[in-house]
Amino acid sequence: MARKTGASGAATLKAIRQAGLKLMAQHGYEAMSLRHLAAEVGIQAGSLYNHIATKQELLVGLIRAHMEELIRALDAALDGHDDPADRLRAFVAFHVGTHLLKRQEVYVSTFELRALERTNYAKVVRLRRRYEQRLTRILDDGKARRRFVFDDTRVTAYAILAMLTGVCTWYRPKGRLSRQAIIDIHTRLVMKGVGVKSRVRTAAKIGVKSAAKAKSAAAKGRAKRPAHKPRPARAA
Amino acid sequence: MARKTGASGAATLKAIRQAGLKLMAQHGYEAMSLRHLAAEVGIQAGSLYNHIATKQELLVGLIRAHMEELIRALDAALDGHDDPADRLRAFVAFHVGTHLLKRQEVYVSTFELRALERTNYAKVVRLRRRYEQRLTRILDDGKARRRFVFDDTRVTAYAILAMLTGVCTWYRPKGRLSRQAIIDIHTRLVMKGVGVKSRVRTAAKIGVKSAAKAKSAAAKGRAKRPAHKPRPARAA
DNA sequence: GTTAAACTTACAAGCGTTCGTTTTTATGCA
DNA sequence: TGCATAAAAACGAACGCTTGTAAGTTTAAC
Repeated sequence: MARKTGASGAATLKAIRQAGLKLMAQHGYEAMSLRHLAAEVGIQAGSLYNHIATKQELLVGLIRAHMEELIRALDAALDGHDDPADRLRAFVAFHVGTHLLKRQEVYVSTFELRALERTNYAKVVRLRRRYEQRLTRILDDGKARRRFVFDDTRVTAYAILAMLTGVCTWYRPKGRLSRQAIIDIHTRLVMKGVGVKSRVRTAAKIGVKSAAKAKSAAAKGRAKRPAHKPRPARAA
Repeated sequence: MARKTGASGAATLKAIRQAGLKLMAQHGYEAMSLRHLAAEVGIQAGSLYNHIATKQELLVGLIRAHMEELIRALDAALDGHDDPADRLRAFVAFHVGTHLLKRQEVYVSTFELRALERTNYAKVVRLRRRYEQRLTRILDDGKARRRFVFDDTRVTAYAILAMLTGVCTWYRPKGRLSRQAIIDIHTRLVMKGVGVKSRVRTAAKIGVKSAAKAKSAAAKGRAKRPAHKPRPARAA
């Protein structure tokens, strides 16, 4: 057998990247075999090499694409805001919002860095630093303008990032809280943390789904998942 | 060749667990081969099986030991405090303090859960839940006594845990800040987050090392490390 | 002299990757 | 438009290597 009818290179590559993202987020880079990946795509292992150079290149491509898009979208989200408090609120809303939507990408991009070879690792770390700088600049600016009160920019930035990124580990789309509610809760936590009276609407008013709806949704979600290892880790 | 002079079963097992912790934290469970582990200990791969049943059992043993000790030590740290704010401060100090000291254990226990088989995974999750409950109870109690103001217990607890656990990803023992300074910064962030006026001493007064000392220490640390991949991930 | 703890050797399975082949699609020319 | 030809995209088999683990052997310790 050979080329299948209707096979398109671009479509296959897309399927490989999507399946790779899924399997890496689920099992980790090392634990995902190329035969496993190929089976998920519906081709043979060797055929992967019509679309990717190596397994490592697939990983680094996924991570870089995610992080570059992240930076681009963040800049767009921050654009137009000048007041430090506004910018921080925009940052939190953006970070939590996209991390809730792109959990697989986040998982791979944060937990599989150790699988990267030296030079690839260095490049990704540089990207991450660029992203973090957006936050540290907001914090520094807010402090300089006497809008924020906090101790140490770097530690505070890391603390905020870790807190916000944590949502990926427990969020379920059909869970009790809406995305907006989760964003609001975190926004308020962060703003209070840097000493700004938050003016975010309360989650109770806008975001929380009705109890009955949430319960049935949660039950459905539970039943659907394959019982074991739906998720890797949660910070404990 | 065979048994070496001075070889003791207990000592070898300890060395295996320590090396396993180190290698798993560095490269991940899947990426750590038993031959690699054996070499680190100074024995042959087959000899490992005089001390451990399987690779998986080594992992689950390390994780369970860490988490059980964590719960035990937390209960000891909380003992004697009644006021919710005091208890929360004690929690933060304990969590950050031990996580700074036991970074390898934390890494393995939080990032290698996906490598656990079904039943082992379930047991560890149960332990983690017990630990988290200590925090949610403090939060609920503080809210009931009108000492705390926050939105949602579960989300707030997860947010706090993620934030505090994040220190493992960037802390270096010879870095700019002392352990106590880091604890203080996080304590203040958390207490502000739940609406309590913190009375923690400022980091500037007590914890920050002198600039000269920190710089030379940091340089030494950098030179010592093998340049590449000293650390796996940081939440971005 | 029994047991514990190391050794060496080997297995079967799985790994990422390469290669030659086959079939479909796209392209250039009549 | 029709046809030869090149390129694309799949296949299956195989490569050399590593993996976790088992088994039998050898030597030190109790």
